[in-house]
Amino acid sequence: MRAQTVALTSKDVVDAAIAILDEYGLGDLTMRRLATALGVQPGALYWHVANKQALLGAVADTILDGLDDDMPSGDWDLRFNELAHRLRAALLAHRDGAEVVAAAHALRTGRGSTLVLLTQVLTDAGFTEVEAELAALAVLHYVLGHTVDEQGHAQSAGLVAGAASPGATEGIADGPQTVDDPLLGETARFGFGLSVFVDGLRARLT
Amino acid sequence: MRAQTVALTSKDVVDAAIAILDEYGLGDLTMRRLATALGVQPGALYWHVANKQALLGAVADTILDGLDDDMPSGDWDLRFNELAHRLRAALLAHRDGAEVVAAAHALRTGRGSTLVLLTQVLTDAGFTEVEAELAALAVLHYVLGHTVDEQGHAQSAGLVAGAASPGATEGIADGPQTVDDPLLGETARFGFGLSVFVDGLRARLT
DNA sequence: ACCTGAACACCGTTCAAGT
DNA sequence: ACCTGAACACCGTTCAAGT
Repeated sequence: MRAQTVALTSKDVVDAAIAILDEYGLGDLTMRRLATALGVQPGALYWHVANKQALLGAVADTILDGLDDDMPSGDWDLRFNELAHRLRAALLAHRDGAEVVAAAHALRTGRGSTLVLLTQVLTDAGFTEVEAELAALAVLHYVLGHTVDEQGHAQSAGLVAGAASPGATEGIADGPQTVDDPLLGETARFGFGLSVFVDGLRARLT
Repeated sequence: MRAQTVALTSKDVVDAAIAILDEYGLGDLTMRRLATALGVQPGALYWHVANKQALLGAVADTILDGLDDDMPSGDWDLRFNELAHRLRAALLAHRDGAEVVAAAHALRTGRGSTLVLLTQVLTDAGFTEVEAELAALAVLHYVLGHTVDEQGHAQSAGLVAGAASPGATEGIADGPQTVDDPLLGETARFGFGLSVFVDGLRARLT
């Protein structure tokens, strides 16, 4: 087996992991499946990654990569909102992306650069370092909590039947209103909580 | 084997599951371990619960039981704060409690009564039904996001070495400040984000 | 340096058969 | 009604040995 001439890299492993995530979900992202997809024996993966947890950390980092590209320059609240919406979009762009990133953050695997970006916007706005870090962590928690819920709910419904191609959910509009989601689209629901939080922050700025 | 004379009930299964959760954590809460703890073969559990997911839903319900006992009567923001703090405390009272409840909520297993309680406080305060539900969901997401992170972090640190007895973490003060948590105690960090959100809500009340 | 082969110690779930 | 016995189709991780 294994007609390839060149050796595997850690990047190959992470990329293949994301491909499996997109097509089959986190529950089917196993080291053995991953090895099969790469045409290699399971044990071979452990030459490239320390263990599954570290791999998922690297996957989380990749999901969050380039979150601050071409950021608009404007008022802090506009930029803060933009960042939060981008974060949610990045998580939704991969199946179970929110769960992967939430776990990686809780276990302090992954780089955790998102927190730095959010904090920077708030210190620029005039918040103290401590307030900025606390507020950044709070929205991060809100976004993760919301998106894990949103994505988990979509999964438990039957909508994911026809396995989408990688990145297919990126930038699509909210799906049709369902019976147990009779209020608004998910983006609007997300935006509501976010704007309440930003309102509270604005009130604290002298 | 199995000297017991009386049969198992679903409650017995859920209670034993929580005991394992408290002592060994979610990673060690397996159907096989649970069966061994109950002095029974693995297959026997499937007479009492449909599957592991349903069991975890029932565990989540138990964790959240009695969340609104003896609620204080006072201003809405006081009661809202109380409920959010109680929710966090209930999650922290069991090892991996936040993760279990977050998963149960995302998959719509479990009863999800917490949302009703939070919504009620806000409709009483004068919010419209839609605003109240959206805001309730938003804080729930914040609390889950925060507490999953808080609990996961504690786990990844070495603090959980001496397996605590069930409920031992209930109502304890924050642990000592560690190197990567130099700002405040966790309760204060949680309270900061919560009060920002409540400030934002108050501003919306005419 | 990179991977195979093979093992170790596990999983959740099903289901005929027993009592 | 409640449980056993036994199987099915899997897991993550380790590690000597090969090339």
